[in-house]
Amino acid sequence: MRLKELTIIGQRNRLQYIILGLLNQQPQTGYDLAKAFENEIGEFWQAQHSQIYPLLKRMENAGDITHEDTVTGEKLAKKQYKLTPTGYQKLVDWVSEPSPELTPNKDEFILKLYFIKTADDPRLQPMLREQYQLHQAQLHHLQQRRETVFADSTTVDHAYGHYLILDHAIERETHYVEWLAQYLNP
Amino acid sequence: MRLKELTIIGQRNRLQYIILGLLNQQPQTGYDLAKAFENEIGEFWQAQHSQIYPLLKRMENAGDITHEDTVTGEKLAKKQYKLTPTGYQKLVDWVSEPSPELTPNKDEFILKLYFIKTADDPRLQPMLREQYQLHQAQLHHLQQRRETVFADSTTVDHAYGHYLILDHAIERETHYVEWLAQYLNP
DNA sequence: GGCAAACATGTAATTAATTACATGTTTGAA
DNA sequence: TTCAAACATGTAATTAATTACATGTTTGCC
Repeated sequence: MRLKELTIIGQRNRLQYIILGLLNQQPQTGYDLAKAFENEIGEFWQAQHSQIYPLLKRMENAGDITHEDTVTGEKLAKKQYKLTPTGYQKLVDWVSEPSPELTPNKDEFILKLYFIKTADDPRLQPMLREQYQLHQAQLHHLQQRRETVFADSTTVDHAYGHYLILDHAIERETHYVEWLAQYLNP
Repeated sequence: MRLKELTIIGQRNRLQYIILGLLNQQPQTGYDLAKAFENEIGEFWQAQHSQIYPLLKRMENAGDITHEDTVTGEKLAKKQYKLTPTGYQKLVDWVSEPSPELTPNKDEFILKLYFIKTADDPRLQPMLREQYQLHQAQLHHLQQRRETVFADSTTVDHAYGHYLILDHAIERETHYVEWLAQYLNP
């Protein structure tokens, strides 16, 4: 008789697919994954190590990934995770499957705007100015990332999706800034 | 000696401020609030009644709102909630306070794109087409909402923020659709 | 050699949010 | 008059995610 074991992963857990995708690029540790969420995909998704480590265990339990124990130096233990065929198939299925939902865009500034009733509310212009600076800074940051990541133009060819989403984010911020400018007083 | 009572509301609970803002527009019931999240602000924030009712209790406990019991017909009980001065001040403070954080945009399609490595991946074009249709539909929906909500041009004057965020959402969808079109094969 | 930053892995507590469960009333149309 | 849709209010269970707690190793610079 076996112990009760429940490894069913909730229905809308997107983080697991991102992890599958990252492990498909190359086997790596939980620590490496956590760093990836601060760097290359940090603009698009965030996850802390405290969410990653338990999820890796669940995913291994579900048979989607496996790990190999390694040691750096004398005794620093590492767990190098990689996809199983099942995990790879799960990733392929996820990417292929439709994404028919619109993303709820939970922008706090937009929410606050809703409660500004008139164009002459004294809070409006400072709010617009603050957001203008914020999104301008983000735009510059994204443009610089594109320059560094895709400095070598051939990089686009084998990281096309990454290029597309950076391009998309840059377009989005460009128009956000333009939209704000339109309502900013000189 | 009093019982332990803990009414501190967690630090990033934005829903409470939306409720304060809605109750400031007019006193209403939890049911009315839940409907508002399906209609006028549904494009910008969502909340189910199962989240609203307990929160209303916590907010009343915290002294931000009060309710009045009414009865419709013979015995259908309703709780009409309204702001206290404390609650009103909390709303004003929230709107006035800076919003210096960028919203993480957790768009599943964008995530999937990241794992498309080459421009000739056969999944790319269908994905772009699907999103094109989705965002085109959303754009039309938003445009129609603007026409109905702001049919009377004087409405803009006393619901300026609402006008701005609808305008912003329309701009965003317009450029999203344009961006997709740019990468769609004919 | 000392020391800080980065490497590396975990758990606990709490909050936000969704889905499902649960119950009853009123309105309005067929 | 019957019946469905809308009105109205709750709780329970579960999941996703963040913050805080907790511990130890290695690298590289001064």
